[in-house]
Amino acid sequence: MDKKSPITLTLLERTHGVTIAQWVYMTLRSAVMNGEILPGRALTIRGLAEMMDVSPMPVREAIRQLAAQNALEITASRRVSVPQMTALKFNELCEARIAIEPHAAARALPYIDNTILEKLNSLNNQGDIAIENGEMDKISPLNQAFHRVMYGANPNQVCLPMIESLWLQLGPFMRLATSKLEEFYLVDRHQEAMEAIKAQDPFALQMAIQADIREGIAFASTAERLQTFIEHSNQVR
Amino acid sequence: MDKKSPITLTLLERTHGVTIAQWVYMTLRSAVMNGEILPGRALTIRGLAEMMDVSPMPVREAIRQLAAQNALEITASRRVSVPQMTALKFNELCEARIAIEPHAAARALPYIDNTILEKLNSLNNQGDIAIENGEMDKISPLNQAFHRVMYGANPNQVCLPMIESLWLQLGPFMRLATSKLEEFYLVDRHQEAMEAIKAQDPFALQMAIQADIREGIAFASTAERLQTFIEHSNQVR
DNA sequence: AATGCAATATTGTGATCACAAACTATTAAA
DNA sequence: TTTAATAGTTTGTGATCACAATATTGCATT
Repeated sequence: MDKKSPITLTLLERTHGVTIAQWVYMTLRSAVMNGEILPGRALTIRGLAEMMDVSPMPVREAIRQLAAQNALEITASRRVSVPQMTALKFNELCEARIAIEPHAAARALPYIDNTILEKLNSLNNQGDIAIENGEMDKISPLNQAFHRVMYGANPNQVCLPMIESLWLQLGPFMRLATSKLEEFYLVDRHQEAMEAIKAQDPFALQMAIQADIREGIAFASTAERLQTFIEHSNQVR
Repeated sequence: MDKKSPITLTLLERTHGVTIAQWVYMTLRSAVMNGEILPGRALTIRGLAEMMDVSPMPVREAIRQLAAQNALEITASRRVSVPQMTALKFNELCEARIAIEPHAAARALPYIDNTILEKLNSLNNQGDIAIENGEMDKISPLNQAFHRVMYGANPNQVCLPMIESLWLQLGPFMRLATSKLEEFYLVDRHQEAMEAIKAQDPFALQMAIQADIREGIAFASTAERLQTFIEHSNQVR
C-alpha cells in the first residue's frame, strides 16, 4: 500500500439547500472519521474532485476547512494528507478530551431539560441495542451523538467545535476503540451521567464523563497495545 | 454606524513564500483580533478582495478558514460577519480558557528548557517595559506571545490551536482588557508561572495561569461593566 | 407618510483556464 | 547496479466568468 492506494469514499446523500462545498466537506469529514483515508495517503484536489464528480473549487474550500480543524495536514510543499498518529499525540488528544469534555458537560448541565434527557436516554438505549446485536459500526456514531446532544444543550456553546476537532483527529482510533469494546466489561457511564443530570450534580457528571472517556480508550491501556493499533492504522509510508 | 461603515484594514507585510490566501488570512485574522472589524459588520468577498487588491479567490479561502475557527460567522443566507458578543458567551469563552490553558501549561511543563524560559522572561520584561511606557497596544500581543511560547513548548501540541481560536473569539475584548489594565494593581502572575516552571511544579503553574487569565478579564468583574464593554464593541446594528 | 411590490444591483457559488512549482519517470553516466 | 540530471507530467494557486439567489432600491398604491 503506497501513496497511490485506492480510496473508497462513501458519498453522503446531497440534501437540498446544501452547497456542493458543504457536501464535499461533510463527505470528506466522515471519510476521515471512519478511517476511509489512511494517514499519509497523498490527497489531490483534482483527484478528490473527480472521485466526487465536482469541480476542484468546492474541494479546495472543504480541504481548507478541514485543515483549519486539524483534521487534515498541509505540508510545506502544499500537499494534503491525513496526519500520522503517534503514541504521544494520541495521549495528548485523550488528555485534552478529558480536560474539556467534563467541563463542557458541567457547563451544559443547567440547560438540560427533560426533552434533552429523553433524547439522551434514547441514544443510550440505541447504543445498548447495537452492542447486543453486535452492530459495532453503529456504536461510535451513537456514542458521539450522546456526547454532542449533551454538550449542545448549552445555548452559548463554545466548546463543542473544539471537542469535535479532537474527535476528528482521533478519527479512526475511536472506531478501533469501539470495535474492541466487547472485550471489556463496560460499566454504563452514560447511565451514571444521566443520573447525575437528574440530580443536577455537576461534579458527579464530570466524573462520569471522565470515566466514560477513559474507559473508551482503555483498548490502548498499554504502550504495546497502542503501538499495535497505530501501526495498524498508519499503513501508508 | 451601519452595516456599510468603512473598514480600515491594516495590511500586513507580504513575506516571500507566502501564498496570497495565507496573507489574506493573516491580515483578516489580525483585523478581527484588533477589533478593526466591528461585530455585525457585513463583509463581502469582493469588497475585501478590492480592499486588499487581490482576486476574490484567496479571500474566499481565508474566510472559510476563519469561519472554521469560529472567528467569523456565516449566516444561513451565506453572509459573513464578526459574531456579536454577549455577556453569556463572554463568560463561556473565559471559562473555556480557564479549563484548557492551565492544562496546556501543565502538559508543556516537562518540555520547557532554559532556552524557552529565557524567551518567556524576555517577553515578560518587554511587557513590563510596555506598561511603564504606557504603550498599551503592545501589551496584548506580548501577553499572547508569552502564553503561546509556553504552551508551544510541547512538541505534541493539540491544545494551542483551540486556545488561539478562543483568543480570536474574545478578539477585541482582550485589547479592551489590557487597555484598562493600569486601573488595577496587577500581581505579576507571569513571574509566578516562571517560578513554578523552575520548580517543575505543575499545580503551581496551573494556579498561576488560571490567576493570570482571571485577572486579565477582571475589567469585566461586574455584569454592568461587562455590558458597557459589549455595547461599546457591538456598534453595528 | 407608510407599505407592498417589482426592477435593479450585488453577492456567493461553482466552473474553467493559465501558470509556476513540485513531483515522477526516463535516460545517461559512473 | 547505482546515481544524477533532465524531460515530462501532475498539482496547487490565483484570476476570470456565468449564474442563481439574495438584498436593495425605486415606485406605485393605500
